[in-house]
Amino acid sequence: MIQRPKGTKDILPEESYGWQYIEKKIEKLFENYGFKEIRTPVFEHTELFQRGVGDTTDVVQKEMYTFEDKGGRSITLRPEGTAGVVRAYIENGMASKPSPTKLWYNMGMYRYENVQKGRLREFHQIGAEIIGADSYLADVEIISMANEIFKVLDIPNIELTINSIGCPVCRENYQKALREFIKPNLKNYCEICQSRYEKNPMRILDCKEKKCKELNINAPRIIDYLCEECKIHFENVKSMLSEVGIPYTIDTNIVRGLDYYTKTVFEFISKEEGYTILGGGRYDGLIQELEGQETKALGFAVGLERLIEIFLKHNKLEDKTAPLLYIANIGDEASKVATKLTQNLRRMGLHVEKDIQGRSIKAQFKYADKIGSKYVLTIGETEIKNQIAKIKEMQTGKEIETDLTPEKIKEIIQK
RNA sequence: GUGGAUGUAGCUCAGUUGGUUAGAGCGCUAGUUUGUGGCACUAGAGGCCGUGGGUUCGAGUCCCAUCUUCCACCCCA
Repeated sequence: MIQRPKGTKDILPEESYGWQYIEKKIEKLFENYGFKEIRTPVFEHTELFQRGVGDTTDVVQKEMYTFEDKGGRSITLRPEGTAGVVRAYIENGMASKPSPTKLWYNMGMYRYENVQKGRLREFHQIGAEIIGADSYLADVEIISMANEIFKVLDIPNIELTINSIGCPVCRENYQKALREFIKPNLKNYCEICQSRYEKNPMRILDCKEKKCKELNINAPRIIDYLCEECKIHFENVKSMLSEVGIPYTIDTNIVRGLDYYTKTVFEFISKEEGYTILGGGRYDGLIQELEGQETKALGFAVGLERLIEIFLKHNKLEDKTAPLLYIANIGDEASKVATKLTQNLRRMGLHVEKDIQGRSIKAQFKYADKIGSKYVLTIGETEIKNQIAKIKEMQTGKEIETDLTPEKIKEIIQK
């Protein structure tokens, strides 16, 4: 048997309704906040992620699905959404649109990771980006919208944590302090960390190696090195969040795995599941890094598989796929009548089923029961001769007489 | 990348100290004198016992490898 590749999942009919429900709710929410949908390619030039996400990050260094296509180009399946959206923004001259530009997406992402609870190789994210906004008010708006997702879906026990990781100005001072801290022990760090020392010492802080983690215990924290502007920005975000009644905690350990983040970063964490369900932040330097004009921006992404897992623990969805009417028939003549009648009722916008296997009347009833049909109409020779048939309400067993016109049948079953 | 568990019908699982044609429940299909579902009864279909090696007269059962799934570390959504 050929199985699906590791870390992928089939979304079966039983679950797809839940997906649709959640997606519609979130999309409606986003539209209310003035966001418009964008769809970008599943694959991009590898360089986009190397430069956008950062070639010292775990995502780029070891988790990308990268391959050479037949034209010799290095191609990568997108591991996240922001780089592609920003690329599209620049490439399509969206800077000429009213600023800020608010975009949302719902796309599959691909990362070669070890599979476990809430972590897949193909997963889906719904994300939102505000491009062209530098005020702290934009930070508050995007965090508010993220917060509303859990409100409209009735998902409890989600905690918001925020942090500020500064801008290039504060980073220069901070990285200097960090390098000074690391330097005496540099040769004791792992190879990867040593290679990160010059280029991006902050990455050394989230190395997985035990020895590196131990060496990092007393490392300086970015929050203590924020420049005046970043400090004020962060203070404003915090006080405005309190003002609009969104509770948060500050976690100075939030670094975020992607290099493009600046200033405000945040995560919504599920206490029950023990993982981050939504993450985001500001990325003031990304558009320039990708050769656009200096444009400040921010956004977030929510993991759909994780969101749905938690959602289903707190909410039950009823099966809306059951038909309203099943038309059972006996004999060739009745089969013709039933087929035409089914077609007419479907054209009238109703969910109607009929036998397509030539099964016995008993088997037809069994099937109608199994698929949860609310009514069953039986057609045989007598019914055709008299032009009168009975509609049975399955739950009560009650029978109602009707003629064989679709209008009359529709009237009865729609009550 | 490291560590732990797992893998027998569509699903949930039995399978005794290695011993004939591998079982159950649920589900599926059909029937119980042929025009009515849910209950009951009967029958049927459906398994290279994850895959590949090895030990043995003989392996679902023991050994090795590999893959899958699940979980933890870490990181993330």
